[in-house]
Amino acid sequence: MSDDNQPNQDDIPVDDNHLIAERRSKLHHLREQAEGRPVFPNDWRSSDDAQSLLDAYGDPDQYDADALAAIETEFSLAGRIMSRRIMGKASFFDIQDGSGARIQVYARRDDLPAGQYADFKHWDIGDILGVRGRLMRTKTGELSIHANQLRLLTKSLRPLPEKWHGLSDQQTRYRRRYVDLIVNPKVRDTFERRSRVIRAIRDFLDARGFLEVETPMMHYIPGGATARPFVTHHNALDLDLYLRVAPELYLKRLVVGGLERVYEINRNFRNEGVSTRHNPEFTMLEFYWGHADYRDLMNLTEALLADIAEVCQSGSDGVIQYQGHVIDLKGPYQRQSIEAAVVEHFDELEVDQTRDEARLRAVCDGVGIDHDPGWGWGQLVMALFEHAVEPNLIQPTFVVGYPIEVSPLSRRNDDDPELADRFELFIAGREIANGFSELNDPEDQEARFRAQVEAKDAGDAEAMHFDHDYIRALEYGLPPTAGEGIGIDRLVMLLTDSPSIRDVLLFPYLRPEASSEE
RNA sequence: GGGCCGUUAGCUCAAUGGUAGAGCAGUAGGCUUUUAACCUAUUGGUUGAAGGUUCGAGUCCUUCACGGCCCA
Repeated sequence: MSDDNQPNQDDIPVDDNHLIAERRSKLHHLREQAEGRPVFPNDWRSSDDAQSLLDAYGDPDQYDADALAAIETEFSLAGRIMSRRIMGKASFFDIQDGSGARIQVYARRDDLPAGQYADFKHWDIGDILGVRGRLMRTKTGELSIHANQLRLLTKSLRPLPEKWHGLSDQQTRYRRRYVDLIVNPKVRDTFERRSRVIRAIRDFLDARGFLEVETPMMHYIPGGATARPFVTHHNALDLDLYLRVAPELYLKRLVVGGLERVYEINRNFRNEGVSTRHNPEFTMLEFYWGHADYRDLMNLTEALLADIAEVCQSGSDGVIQYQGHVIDLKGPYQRQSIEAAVVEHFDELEVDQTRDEARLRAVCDGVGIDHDPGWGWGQLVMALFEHAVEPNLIQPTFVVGYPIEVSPLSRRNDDDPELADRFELFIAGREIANGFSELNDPEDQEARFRAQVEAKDAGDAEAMHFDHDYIRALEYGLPPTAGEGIGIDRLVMLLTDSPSIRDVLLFPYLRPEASSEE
């Protein structure tokens, strides 16, 4: 804790920005005038906030100018000056407070304690004030506070962006999210909605008997997804650890332990590129449901998304707008097998050719898709699917019939051993959810881990490691279980009509600024 | 990783290879119901960084940094 009345006396502000220098000199002046009172006080307590006053008294039909004048109660609030209109011995200014709303204040010299109005005229946009006064309605009908007391609570040293155009430079918006939040109301709205979405998910799952748990973020053995992990190091143990790419294997250990309905909402870390759809750390919901299968998951997912859409935008009846698309999140969603979808999109591929590797390679070549000689029909079909089908799945669509080759943790289908009991949900051309009946045959799992290790040894950096303890857990017996992951960031993008993942992360990853100064 | 585009005052943006400007914000003055308040005056720049071409570069060329869009 520092005594804010006693700054370093040698501190001569060196700032190339004359606006900051001006404000800094005002702050120094305040310190000189303080006479022992704190320059950054923390004893102002407000009776109200802007939003609640607007809600209660904003309606001009219910409270006209006379009705407001008859209310003798004094109201107090504290907020940041966002704009000012000074007219000699009286001024109007707008303050924005913690409720996110703005309310106008009318300050007249003769209605304030002596000297206060003169002080006020030297305060700046961005400063945080305490305001007390009675309510009034202006000539033009705006609810305002007629101040009889003003107090500077926090001096702001940096100018806010321009009042009309605001802050639009994307880089600055992401790097200085605090400024973005002050001046762009939409940003606050997006993150309030994000919070509501996550709460709705918790409510939905809690109501169905799921238990929220937390599993390790630092793994000895990364697993649960095919992705490159970040590596970190534990000094005392002299041990490399991996930031988790997925919590899956731990959550299933809990199902072995009898916690048959569990979920976790937390961060995963994947060491891959950064784009409008990828951030190195991102938030996933994963949940596991004993004695259920992937079909049960699809039904549950439809109910969950309809529920969330309503919470996020009440009265929308499950219909949302995303980047110009009208999307209906009410179930039931269309369900389609991968092989059927690919055949539908490629005229040169017949129904009985979807497992013909040579034919698939020819089709890939025809549309310029690179393919690896080690790929079986499963990976080839997936490549075609991702290339031609995925971007066109605008309305919610469950895609099923995934090749076992690309589903190392899924249960094998009873009727077709080359397929997994798995689905992915696509909305607006993007994968939103991935769910499957879990593989609970320990010997099959062991064989599949071996295959992954071989792939890793052959140079696949994303292939999984062999997790002996996970096999041991399965050997105790994992009940028949269904498990699903939903990417929260992508879901929130959808529900807030945000084109970039950076718009739904408060502090998205950006490369460090070139200069550490400024 | 590749292609294209961008980076000019605190913010939003101008500027044929020929004196770097405007609006807002700031400062000073005026104005006691304004609301993008208004009126008068005025401060503010290493044009992202480093090289190069040129009599002369914000503008053309090269490299780099950061970002945006598209592609892998």
